[in-house]
Amino acid sequence: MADVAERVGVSAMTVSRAFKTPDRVADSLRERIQAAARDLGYLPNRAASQLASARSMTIAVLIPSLTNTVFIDTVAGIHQVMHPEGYQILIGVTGYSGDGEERLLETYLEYNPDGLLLTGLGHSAATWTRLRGLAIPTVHMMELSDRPDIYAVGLSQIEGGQAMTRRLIERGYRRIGFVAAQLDERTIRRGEGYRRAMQEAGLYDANLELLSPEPSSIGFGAELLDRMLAQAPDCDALFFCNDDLAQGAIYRCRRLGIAVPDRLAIAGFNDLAASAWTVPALTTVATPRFAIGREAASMLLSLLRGKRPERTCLDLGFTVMERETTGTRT
Amino acid sequence: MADVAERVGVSAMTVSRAFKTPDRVADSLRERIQAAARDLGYLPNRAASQLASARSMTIAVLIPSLTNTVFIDTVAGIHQVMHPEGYQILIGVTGYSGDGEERLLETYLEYNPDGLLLTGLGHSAATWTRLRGLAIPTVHMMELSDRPDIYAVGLSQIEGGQAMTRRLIERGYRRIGFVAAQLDERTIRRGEGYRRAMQEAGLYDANLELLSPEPSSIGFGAELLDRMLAQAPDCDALFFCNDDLAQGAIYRCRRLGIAVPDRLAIAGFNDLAASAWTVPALTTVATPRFAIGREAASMLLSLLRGKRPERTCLDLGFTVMERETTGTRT
DNA sequence: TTGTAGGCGTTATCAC
DNA sequence: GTGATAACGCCTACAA
Repeated sequence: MADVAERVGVSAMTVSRAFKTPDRVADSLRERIQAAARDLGYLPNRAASQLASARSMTIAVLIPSLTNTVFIDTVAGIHQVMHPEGYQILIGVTGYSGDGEERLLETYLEYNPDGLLLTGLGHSAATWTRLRGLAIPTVHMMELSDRPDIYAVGLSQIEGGQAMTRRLIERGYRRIGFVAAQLDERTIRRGEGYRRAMQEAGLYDANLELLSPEPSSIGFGAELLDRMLAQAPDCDALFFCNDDLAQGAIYRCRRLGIAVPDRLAIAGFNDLAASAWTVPALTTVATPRFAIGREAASMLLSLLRGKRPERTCLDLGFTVMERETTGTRT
Repeated sequence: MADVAERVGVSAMTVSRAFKTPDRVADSLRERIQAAARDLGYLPNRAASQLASARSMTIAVLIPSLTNTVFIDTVAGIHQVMHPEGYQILIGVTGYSGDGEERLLETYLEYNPDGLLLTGLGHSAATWTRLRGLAIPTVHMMELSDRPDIYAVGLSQIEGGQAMTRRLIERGYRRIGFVAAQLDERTIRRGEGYRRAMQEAGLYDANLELLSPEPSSIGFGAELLDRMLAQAPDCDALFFCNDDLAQGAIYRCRRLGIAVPDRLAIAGFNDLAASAWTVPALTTVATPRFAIGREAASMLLSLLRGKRPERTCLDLGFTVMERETTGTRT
């Protein structure tokens, strides 16, 4: 910067202004400064800028996993909003662990992020305490909160699970199983929704639930299908906690010659890209992941600008997509 | 930091050392410093550290797309290696555009990354020039280079395309089509490999190629299948430039009642997670994306430590996975 | 093993 | 509209 200043014959301060607040510098001067900067290949130094201004133009995003499309879609939404505003995204991967999140948060705070975007509401006590003490604008993604001091953008995972289960019941299914892996916060809530729906219909049976802590994958969905059929051979529908598992189950059914949906209906959660294309096409709950990222970023942007967003919690809802893996039980 | 120093009764420098070079501080003192830091909730300031040390402990990773699993897998590999070493990853999304990459590179240089990880070798002239002038350790991912001044980790996309095509020819297919979308660098090379294999067998026919610049997706694969069948109704096998397209084609064939592989064989590229699970399972070229990320990161790490890696270019190869969407043509 | 001095590149603040 | 000065929080280099 000093070089540019010298070349143009002005002070460094003026060069700084020419970039950050162009309207506070005379037009002709500004142009000469920009020309000189280009000539010299000058690029501002963010670290110095941050140190001097106490703004990092950076936001930290903590997600459970990099390889789960759901979170990547959310990040893509965040990116779409934040990038044009000049904010840089720091992605932290918690590995679905509260401790991991706690440590990561600490690491990322060293970067003095201007804002925080966290996944879910199930943070560790230490994390919550830290967040309270921090006074860094924070938005929680994927879930809903009724606390007025917490900003959240997402959907009701419980209602999502409940809605799908009710729909299956309406369609005449009675022995509906719930199959879950990973068992993170959202999965647990979807299961809670399932349970509520089954109980209100008087159909609940603990034997129809199969919960495994292992990571979700298509292959594991196939395996869980086998296990579930062994555990409850009389089930007529299976609600998987996500589409990866459900897709694996579809494929496995074809191998086993199990007719879907006639012998067994299958439902998933999230509506991944492939789910509309499987044969038969997967019935699932579509979640607005991309929009969640966008809206969470927008809300954070408001907070960064010192505005109070009109809403503290934004419910983006979900849509039950009935496709071909479910039908009507007569 | 000053607070911690005062609390313990030492200089700030000693506190700094207690964190960065713990072995250069007396044990008892170090413990007192760490205790005080914990008490006060002290977290080091990266920006200040970077400014003073001229090391950012940050590496910039430029990828074409966030939503393409291929690149995310690579990033996951990078992350796995870099995170434990204390390096932060800055992800830039070029949108498959050379200009985009050029601009992004400029943006990310403002963060003074210690290293650069770029996708492919098809950078714009301006980017190459900048890289040469920069003297920041850089590793190129996904492709191979024979230039001794360029570090690369990847595989030969041409040979990948050629190997799959040859295999199809060996299996007795003669009217093998090549279907591609997005048309990025890697796609083009796979097509080049296809062409070579077809030409060496005397089977090449320009009418068997279908290239579209639109983004790849499962849905688009279905559409391209329709187009290809219209364009070359006599084709007996289709080699898609990636698995997304190929999966879409499989699904479309089932809808249309086209027997795969008996009437039409289908092959893809990349071996995505779902490809082993489709029915029929997809024949494809498995690429070691995760390993590419890991190895590129390791190579960069060597460079960051001032070591010359033994190899300037690391070929991680590929594997032709013959599954059920191809068979033998008699 | 610990401390001192100086500066990294930028910006806030207050003059002019 | 522009400039001078003093931080920002840490680390390199050197000294004790």
